[in-house]
Amino acid sequence: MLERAVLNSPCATDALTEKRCACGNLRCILEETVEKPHAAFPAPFPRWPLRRYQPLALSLHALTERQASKALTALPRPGPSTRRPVQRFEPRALTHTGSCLRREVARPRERGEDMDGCDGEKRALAAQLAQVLAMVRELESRMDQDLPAAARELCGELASSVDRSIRIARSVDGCPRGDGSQHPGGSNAQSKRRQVQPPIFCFIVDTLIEQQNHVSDMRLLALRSFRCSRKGTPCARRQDMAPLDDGLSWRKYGQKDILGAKYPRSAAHVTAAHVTPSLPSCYLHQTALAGCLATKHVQRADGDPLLYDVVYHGAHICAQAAHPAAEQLSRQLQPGGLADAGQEQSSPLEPENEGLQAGLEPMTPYSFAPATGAAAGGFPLLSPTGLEWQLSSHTVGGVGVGIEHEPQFAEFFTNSADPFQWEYQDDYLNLYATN
DNA sequence: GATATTTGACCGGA
DNA sequence: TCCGGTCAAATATC
Repeated sequence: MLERAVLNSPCATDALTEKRCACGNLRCILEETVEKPHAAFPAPFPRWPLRRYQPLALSLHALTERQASKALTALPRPGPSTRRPVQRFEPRALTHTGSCLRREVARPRERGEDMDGCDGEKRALAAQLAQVLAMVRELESRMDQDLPAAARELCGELASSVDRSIRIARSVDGCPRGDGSQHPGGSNAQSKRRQVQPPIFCFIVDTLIEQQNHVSDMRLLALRSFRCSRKGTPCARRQDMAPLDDGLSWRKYGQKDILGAKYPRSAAHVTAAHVTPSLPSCYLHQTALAGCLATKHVQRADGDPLLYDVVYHGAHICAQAAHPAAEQLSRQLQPGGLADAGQEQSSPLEPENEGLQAGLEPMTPYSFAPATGAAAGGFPLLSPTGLEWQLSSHTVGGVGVGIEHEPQFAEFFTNSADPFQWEYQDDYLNLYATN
């Protein structure tokens, strides 16, 4: 009942924060866990948030302690300074590489996070992580008190700190330039683009995956983020440092200044490369409209120019929809199958999750891949239902994920073309199978 | 020449 | 009437 109430409440929508940090999941989970329930249901479930985020705090404690230890170990011993030239990363304009939209992003330097070479970055990383650890410990101590406001504030600080850590980790040598900016000496930004994953983010993901006992809580958190943002259109929402390539080819078809927003909002269709590749270019636009319903809106966040709000609308009806997993899911969604999951009369979920029935609506087409696609092992498999637990251990730089979805569950999956949904879908099926 | 982006106009919903 | 999404011709890039 609780989850149902949350999902059906307008507050659930409002509580889905607009800004998601580079560490993505952690921040989102914290914010939603702490703020949403209290805002929506202060009376019936006064202690619900504490019960919910305590496992998360424990998880954070473990992972930050380990990661901080790693980072501190990696610090160079005191000795002669080995200064390295500070790399300057200038913001770049929206460009297209190949057939994929790619947003170049300003690097930490412009945000005043000047790093004194790799060592300096490591030091900063260690300091940030140590701070995270301290805050998490404090959070734990507060678990015994009924101080939701204080906990909320602390969680906010924690999120910010983790966010900064992620940014720093990204800037460390060996981490990807999520913006696609090339490394010094490189002559071709695209060819030289590296796919090494941010250590801290990978670590976080790995740690979370290891802690299977928290899956249930996190799955609920993810489910709670479901909401609708556009009438009758399944959509997904993602925010991260930049709208990284999601494995599909997008063509920008419009840009619009949004009232009250600093930055314009761009819109893109899936290009014919994923629809009908043989058609002449003059039909690309029309074909994309008629063939694949998926669109993507990208807007730079007002508060943080390094953050982009990427909203996916519509289901993919591309060639990729022929993926075997889609067929499997389609079978599962036959009458009497999972397609009924959204019906009140059918309840594959256990009592605790009973309320989710009302909220389990069609999932969104979910594009999520690095420039090189899944084959490169470099993108996050973020599941709308369990955004933290179905992450692969390989991720692109910081990813925050929220989900918006609306009712055509079966239709979406049958027509879905996103190559990265399959793991999610399988897991989604397991979700029901195990409940 | 093929492909992608830009941008003013148009359209629909609130 | 306003606002945001989309269209489509013009333009830019490779």
